[in-house]
Amino acid sequence: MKPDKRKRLESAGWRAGTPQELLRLSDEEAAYIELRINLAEGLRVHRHARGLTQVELARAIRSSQSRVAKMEAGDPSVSLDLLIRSLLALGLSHKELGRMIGPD
Amino acid sequence: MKPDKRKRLESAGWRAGTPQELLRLSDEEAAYIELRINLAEGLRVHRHARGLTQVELARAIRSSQSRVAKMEAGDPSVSLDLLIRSLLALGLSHKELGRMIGPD
DNA sequence: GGACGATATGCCATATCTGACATATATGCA
DNA sequence: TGCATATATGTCAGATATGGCATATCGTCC
Repeated sequence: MKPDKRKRLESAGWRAGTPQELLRLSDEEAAYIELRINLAEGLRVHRHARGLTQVELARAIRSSQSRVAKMEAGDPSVSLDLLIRSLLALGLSHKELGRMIGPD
Repeated sequence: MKPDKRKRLESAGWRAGTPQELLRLSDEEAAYIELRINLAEGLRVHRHARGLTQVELARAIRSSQSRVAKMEAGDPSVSLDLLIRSLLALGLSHKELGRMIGPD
């Protein structure tokens, strides 16, 4: 894992065990969290590309601005479902989604 | 949408509105459901490829056989989170996951 | 036929996610 | 500086997903 990515993991409140065993994640957990972060960042990028505010996107997906903010922050309280629904609402195709998850 | 895929949508209990306006889904809804079905089928394929039973996979992800069955059936009650966690538990890489979602 | 392993289906108490709201912190502009 | 607009953060009651369990159905042996 690249150092900058690790930092983003830490700052987002993703902590596996006790403070002692700081950030000792299984490969699987790490992959899951990285995936979420990729989608979260992708959401922000594509929202901006469409010139939408968080409030506008929230309306489009019948959610709230705070939820959108949490999505983009990679907050653990938001589900992949909501994240992916939002990306689809932005008009992303399966292909684009796929590339966002597993870049070539 | 291909006819066989539509059939799978119907049979899985995915119905948008009233029985009258049978299966009139928005593009976005359809994309979301197709995505789930792709993952559901992928889960079954990869579980079989590893020679695991539903019970064994359930243990690996600390879930239950019934949940695994529902996942593979594309049951609306299971989240993308669980689906994707399961695929990662089977050892799929981001790249493979990406390809599974948006095939080239 | 029966017996077995694998999978499907239905239910439910509880855990987790949800939108909504309040409020705080930016960032830019007059 | 004050005043917009955008985004971040915290909380909470209600909605949805969860594992676990019982039970049904399927295949495939004997």
